[in-house]
Amino acid sequence: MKAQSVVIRSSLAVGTPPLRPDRSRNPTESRRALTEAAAEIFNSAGYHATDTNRIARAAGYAPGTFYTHFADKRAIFLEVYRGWVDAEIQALVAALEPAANKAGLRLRLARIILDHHQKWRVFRASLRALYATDEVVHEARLAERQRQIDTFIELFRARGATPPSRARALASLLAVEILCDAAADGDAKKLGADEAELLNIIAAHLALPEG
Amino acid sequence: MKAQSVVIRSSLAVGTPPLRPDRSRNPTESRRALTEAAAEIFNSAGYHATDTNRIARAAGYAPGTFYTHFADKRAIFLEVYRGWVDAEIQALVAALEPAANKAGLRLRLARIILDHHQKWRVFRASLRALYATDEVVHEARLAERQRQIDTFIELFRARGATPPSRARALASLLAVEILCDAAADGDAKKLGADEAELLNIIAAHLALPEG
Amino acid sequence: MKAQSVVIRSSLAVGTPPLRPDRSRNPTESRRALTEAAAEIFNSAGYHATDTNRIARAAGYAPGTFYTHFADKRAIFLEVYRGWVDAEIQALVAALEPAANKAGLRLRLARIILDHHQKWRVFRASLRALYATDEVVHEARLAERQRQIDTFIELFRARGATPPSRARALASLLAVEILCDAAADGDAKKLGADEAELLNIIAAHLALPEG
Amino acid sequence: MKAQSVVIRSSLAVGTPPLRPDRSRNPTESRRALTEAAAEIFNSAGYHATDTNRIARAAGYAPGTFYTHFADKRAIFLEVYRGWVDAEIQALVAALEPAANKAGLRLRLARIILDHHQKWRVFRASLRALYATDEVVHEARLAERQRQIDTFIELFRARGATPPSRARALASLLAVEILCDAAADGDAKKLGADEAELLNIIAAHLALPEG
DNA sequence: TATGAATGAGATTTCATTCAT
DNA sequence: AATGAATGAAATCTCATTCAT
Repeated sequence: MKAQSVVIRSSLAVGTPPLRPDRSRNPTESRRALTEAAAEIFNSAGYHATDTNRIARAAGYAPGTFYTHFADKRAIFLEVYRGWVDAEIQALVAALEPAANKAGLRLRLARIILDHHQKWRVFRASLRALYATDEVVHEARLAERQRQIDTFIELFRARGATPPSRARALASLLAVEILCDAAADGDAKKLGADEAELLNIIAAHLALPEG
Repeated sequence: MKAQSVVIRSSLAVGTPPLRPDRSRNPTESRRALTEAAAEIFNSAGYHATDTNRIARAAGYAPGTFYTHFADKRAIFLEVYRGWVDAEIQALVAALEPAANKAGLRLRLARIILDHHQKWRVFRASLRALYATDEVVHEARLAERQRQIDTFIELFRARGATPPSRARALASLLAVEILCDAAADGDAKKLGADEAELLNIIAAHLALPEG
Repeated sequence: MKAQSVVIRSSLAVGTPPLRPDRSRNPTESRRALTEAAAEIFNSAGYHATDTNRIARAAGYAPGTFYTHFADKRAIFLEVYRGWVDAEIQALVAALEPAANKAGLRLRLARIILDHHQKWRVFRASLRALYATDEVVHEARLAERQRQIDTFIELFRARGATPPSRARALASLLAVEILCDAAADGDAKKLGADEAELLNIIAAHLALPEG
Repeated sequence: MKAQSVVIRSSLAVGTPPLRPDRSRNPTESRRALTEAAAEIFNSAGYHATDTNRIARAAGYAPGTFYTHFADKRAIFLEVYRGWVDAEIQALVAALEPAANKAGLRLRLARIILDHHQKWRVFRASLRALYATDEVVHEARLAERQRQIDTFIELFRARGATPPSRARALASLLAVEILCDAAADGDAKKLGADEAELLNIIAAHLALPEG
């Protein structure tokens, strides 16, 4: 009774053709492709609205493949997070290298961080949500923050300047973070805050000793 | 038909006995009870791990009752949010009344905000997550922030002092927020930040003109 | 924490103000109002998409009132059905009275039936669906059909003409019904059938003996 | 985690033993099995009383499996409908092949259609109900009817006979349909209509030109 | 390693109906 | 007779995850 129509439907079956690239059998590349796809989707839909099947499909794989590379959804989220931190650090380090004049440097750093937050604002919101509900994510983020504070203080020490206390370093980092997020969302503007002034406030938190 | 199932349920009733309080038939009270239960659950499990059936049961109602009082889960979340803001404002206003010495005042305000964040840290994380993914929540929070900035600036104006720019007011509010969240999580401590010092930094952001 | 906001919401509560007419305490009128509202809603949304609360509200009553007048949803559906049949019969009888010329009469009858079906097409579809799944509705409709066949045959007998067999009478009634439904839906047109011709075919089934 | 629950389920399995057939991992076969199960259930309980979980279970699958093969309940209903039309057409075509004498042919066709309606009467009632409330079903059925009319007219043309107008073709098809439905329900009998006579009336509508 | 069909627990939401007032 | 808050069973659909191939 239905055989015929099934055949018809099968032959018509179109929908979204999977991107099937030729990177099969290359685990490193597969993992990278999955992470990249996950980053995009986490950042557009948020963690909870993202499903692993979709991540796999977006990377050109079948759902099951996801689980040959990651233990679960949280694992790939943490991978994306690590990549996010690395990308920010690299961008900042690159900006530090050519020891430019300090005032300009601060603004440039502020701008880099702001842009990075802007691009990844939805992903960052998911991070903050998981940070509060998921213990593993909480620990992972704490570890990254520990590293950030250490690096911040080290920058002073390396220049022979008096380093800030950990409390003050943390306060600076957090203030930069939330102000960048607010500016990134476009909310600062909606709330009547002048963007240039806000960027200056952010930069002020990044005051580093003489290079 | 109903009688029977009630009997069955009663005889099976183990574990969680239905609370069935005597506030039935009072919609205002029911709504309040649901909102209160929701606040507790949102704050322990987070928005996504909270289901409306559980909210209803926790308030002593059947699942369907939830929907006679709220359109959906988001609606009750926003109700909780509004309550949260109101509670904070009331606490702060109460602290302002007895015009104490200023330094002490700042610290007291900081402590109030910090405590409030501490108590509601999981709820606040959900708020931030929804803020990024849910347009309605986004708008609601923006509106509250607008109000906060207005109030902050008004405090200066009322005292005849030069009010801060909106950018600076926003920066202060956000810095206070994130520092309170970090302290509330206990993370500041884990990151080696001295709590008393952090409280002082928070208080510095709350610098108000002479009363 | 929430008391205040509840008050605010209550005072703002607007939405759709119930039509609350002054026919309270008049059971006959209430029943009529409910039936009328039900007819409209059954005919726009269909039986399954219609809920009794909505019927009650549309008639200007609270949900519970529905059940002081009808045993259940099916009961009001059958009431609507009875009214529908009566309305059709009245319209047809009115058309029969002034003994016009026969050819014109048939067409007029066909047009009346068609209009009646057109106006109530969604209701009629629900009727047919329930007819197949609900035993009580099935029996009720059978009884009405029995009555229709009897009347049809009686029209011949009263005029001293040879009445059709019950099979033939039934065939005529059913053919008229389905053709009216098809024309009513506008589907006959979509399928390329000429409307005037279809009306003639319907009329042919209504061939009655000389008055 | 899954293993355990499977064990638990197995040890508890009483009542309805899961059919779990060996056609797993064959999507075409799964789709067919689901469609077949759906046809049976739609035809015994009607569309609205049928739930997708039950369809899946009846076909030997878990609830979720349904949604890997069909977008929603309506989709499988349309699939069943298409199969229903195909089956009828095939039966009729098979009967046309051995060019028998015409009078007998008509009766045979009438009988085939009647039997088909009889077997699927509840399903057909749901079809009619959805036809009135669901736009997609409406369009699908219109398309099938278009095809039926075309085929009917083509039968005349192929034999060099004057084909009926579309209005007349439609009238014949619809009359056959409703009379078959009435006979199928057993209602014709209950209403005192002679079955043999009714079959003749149906056959008269199927008058085809010389082969 | 990759596949993708299958899983099944569970979340949101609906709505006919009840009943205390 | 009218109210409307409350009920709770049930239905649709989702999605992280498994596993046979």
